[in-house]
Amino acid sequence: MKVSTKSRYGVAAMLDIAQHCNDGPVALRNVAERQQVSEHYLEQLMSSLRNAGYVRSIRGAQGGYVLAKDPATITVGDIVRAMEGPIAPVDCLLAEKGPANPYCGKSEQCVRRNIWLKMGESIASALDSISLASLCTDLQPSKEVEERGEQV
Amino acid sequence: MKVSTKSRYGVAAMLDIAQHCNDGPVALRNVAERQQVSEHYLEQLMSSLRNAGYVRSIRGAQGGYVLAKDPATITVGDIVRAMEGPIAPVDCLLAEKGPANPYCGKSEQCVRRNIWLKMGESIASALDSISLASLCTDLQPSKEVEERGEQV
DNA sequence: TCTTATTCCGAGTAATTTAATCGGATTTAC
DNA sequence: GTAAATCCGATTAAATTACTCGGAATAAGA
Repeated sequence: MKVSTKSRYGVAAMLDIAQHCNDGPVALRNVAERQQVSEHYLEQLMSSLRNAGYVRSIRGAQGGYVLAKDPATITVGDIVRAMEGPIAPVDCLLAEKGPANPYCGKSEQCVRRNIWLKMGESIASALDSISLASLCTDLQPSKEVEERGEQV
Repeated sequence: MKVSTKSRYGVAAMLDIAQHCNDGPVALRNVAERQQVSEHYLEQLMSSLRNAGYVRSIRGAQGGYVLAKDPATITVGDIVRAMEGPIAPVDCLLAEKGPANPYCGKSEQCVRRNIWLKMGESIASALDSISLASLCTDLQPSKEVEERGEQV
């Protein structure tokens, strides 16, 4: 029940890019340095985020990544789904309901299925309620402190 | 972000025991058969549940497991925690807050930590809201149908 | 007392998933 | 032309999960 590094690094990278978007495209090398993660590994993650339409990449020298959407419209849930696929604590939630379901076939009557359904919904609702934009404003105060040269 | 088989089987076993508690101690052999899981594997899970105080075991022939508490006071969250430890999507939530935290040291000021904190809290709240007793009553209607000989 | 049914326990292993790593191709600013 | 980037696919290493196995201890019932 841990969140994978994909999701954690993905969120960290998106937040990093959002924070530095005023200085032009953000190169992965810098993200990797600031967030202390492997640049090569980040590459993989970014390709998922790009395919999902959350960032746009600019190749070549001075290139990098920029947000492809308003940060207010990108949620942590979106990022997690881009990194890991649908939020579903058990596989039977993904199969279509009814007799075709290869798992138990009982679909929504299954009380155990409903446990994990509820769990998944509450995770999604929590993560979807957090936008990149809100994370950036939460980060703002400490950034000001930092600019004054104080220790964080 | 999948739930482990430990948690799934653990919940299934507890529910099975709760349902069959009127017929005396419930042997794992029967649970394993009904739930279609390895008896040996279940053994391991039951020892966690016993140590956590949710079931009591009776050894020897005609032995088995019985609930150690009122099913209304046992939640799915309790079972999951017994199987997997604290519900914490990231490890830094487990470390004590403040400078001693070996992860980022920033404790509650860390915006990313707060994401996963919120996620963990919403999982816990969802799972803690479901008691074994409520699952049993949800299961009741289909049981009646079953007893009338209808197909479930 | 013997047999059988059961829990208990710890060690070992197989399978899967996660988390990277690596090498090189492609693109573009300067 | 060169350096700084992204892009892409393959491979590998590490960790976790999901079991399996063998046998000891316990207790009921004949």
